[in-house]
Amino acid sequence: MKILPVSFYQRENVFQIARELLGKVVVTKWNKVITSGRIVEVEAYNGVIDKASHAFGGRRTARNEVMYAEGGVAYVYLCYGIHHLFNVVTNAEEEPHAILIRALEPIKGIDEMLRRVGKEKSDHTLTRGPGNLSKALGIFTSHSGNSLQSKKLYIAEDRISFSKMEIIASPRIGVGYAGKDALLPYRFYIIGNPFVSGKPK
DNA sequence: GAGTAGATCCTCT
DNA sequence: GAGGATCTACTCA
Repeated sequence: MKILPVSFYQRENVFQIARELLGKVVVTKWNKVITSGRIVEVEAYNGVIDKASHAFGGRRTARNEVMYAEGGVAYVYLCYGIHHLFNVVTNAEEEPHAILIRALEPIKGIDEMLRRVGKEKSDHTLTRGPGNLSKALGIFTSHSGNSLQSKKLYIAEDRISFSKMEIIASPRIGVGYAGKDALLPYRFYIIGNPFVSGKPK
């Protein structure tokens, strides 16, 4: 497997990147323990013009400063005081685009993930939903700003790619406060995958 | 199966 | 001082 180069992230079309991230593999390696999973669901956040984005209207705070960095770094923040949400920053410096990783299909280190989450056995809830997958992979807000080129946290290319037929675009989840922008089809997922959040089939 | 309340704390106003 | 890019468990049917 090959680590995705920064040129993958540093492109203008965040939706294109989001689609291409489906099927890629997120890998974390903390203290020599590897956990990884294949991306099956993402959401795109389209910079300053997107009401659902933390960077809407050019808002810039200590928390979202990372979004203004050049593409290829992690943006992690705490939601509802409980959940760590893992995002990937894209595009150039000063263009605060980001892609939220919403669901993974576990590949390596499932035992370790179970231990982190406190479960006995593996099921489809292990890495379903952004809060759960961050916990399973051991990603915390302290990793915000980390480069995705590091050996500890990165996204890699796998042989597998999904065809357009298998990818569904739909409105994003949990962004009702964004008004009209909440209806935009900026969420992409693999059709029929049990790890995709929301209603099972 | 569907709907809802509660957890819980950092961040911005 | 309010609220959030969520999740789980519990209720009611």
